[in-house]
Amino acid sequence: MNKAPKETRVLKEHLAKHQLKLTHQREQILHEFLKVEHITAEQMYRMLAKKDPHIGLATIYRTLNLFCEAGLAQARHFGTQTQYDNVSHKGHHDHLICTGCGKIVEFENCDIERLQEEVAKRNGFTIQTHKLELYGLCSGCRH
Amino acid sequence: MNKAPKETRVLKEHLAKHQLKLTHQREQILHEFLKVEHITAEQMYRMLAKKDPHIGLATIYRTLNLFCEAGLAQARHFGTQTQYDNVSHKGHHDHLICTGCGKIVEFENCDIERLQEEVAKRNGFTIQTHKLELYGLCSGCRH
DNA sequence: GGTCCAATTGATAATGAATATTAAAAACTA
DNA sequence: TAGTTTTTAATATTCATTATCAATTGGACC
Repeated sequence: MNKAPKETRVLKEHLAKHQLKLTHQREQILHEFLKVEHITAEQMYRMLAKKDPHIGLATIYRTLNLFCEAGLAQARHFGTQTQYDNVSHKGHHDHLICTGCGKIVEFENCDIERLQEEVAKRNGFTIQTHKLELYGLCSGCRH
Repeated sequence: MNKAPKETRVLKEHLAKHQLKLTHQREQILHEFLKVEHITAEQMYRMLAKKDPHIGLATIYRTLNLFCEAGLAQARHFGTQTQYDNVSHKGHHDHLICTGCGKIVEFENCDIERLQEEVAKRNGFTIQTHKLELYGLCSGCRH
């Protein structure tokens, strides 16, 4: 029903504001990006590899970084790679990560976020974003 | 008064348990590591470069990763480099990071950690460790 | 202390994620 | 549609980290 979601508008505004252009590649990458919760440049590259106009890896990186600047994505260094989180999917991206099987469970907790604000205020900081990762064993791996 | 702190014992136990050896390099790196709160492999390399038995960069990396396995250190990917946090300095290593000037303030908050435990339990996880980073502007950079 | 063998080191090559470069192609603009 | 600027794709480059491997060392056992 809504072919042009909010994110498309946000991107267009950002492009206009910075004299950048709306290209097929940027549209395609955004289209795929909005489907997922988080993705690496490499994964996106493989995802788009089949498409007709081949999109180069460098373009993927540039575009995902552009999304970060536009506020649509958020980069997160995880292991050796960088995950680009889809900000629209969730208010925040906190993770429970199983050190046994690698399973990732996403969660959000208002109480924790309220406490984070408190800590920041006490130290004179204004929070822009945050990263919370809990590492442990899931029920399946605990045995 | 205590020339052999707890961390030395922990390392020796880990080495014994895995049939690994206590070398001069490992002792020296641990000695320096215990002085700091967090350090990169590169910084450690420069720190030890003056010492008589030159320690190679690869050894630094290997040893810091060993410390992580022994539970003495905790790796944290920050920007392009990896910070190795000294676990003994603090119970946990939560950070307030200024996106303006790069300043890092460390803090700990029992309430947040209690809530983390709750979230984990609710999802069937047993927490081993965690990483919490708050990004924002410090008072000096906010103007 | 000396011997033996697996673990470790150092130097360097290799890897791999991310960025820079640049000629060619595409998008806006008039 | 012509002209101007941005963007793309392919490739080279950078830089942090890891792998390789010959030479060395630690330490258990004698």
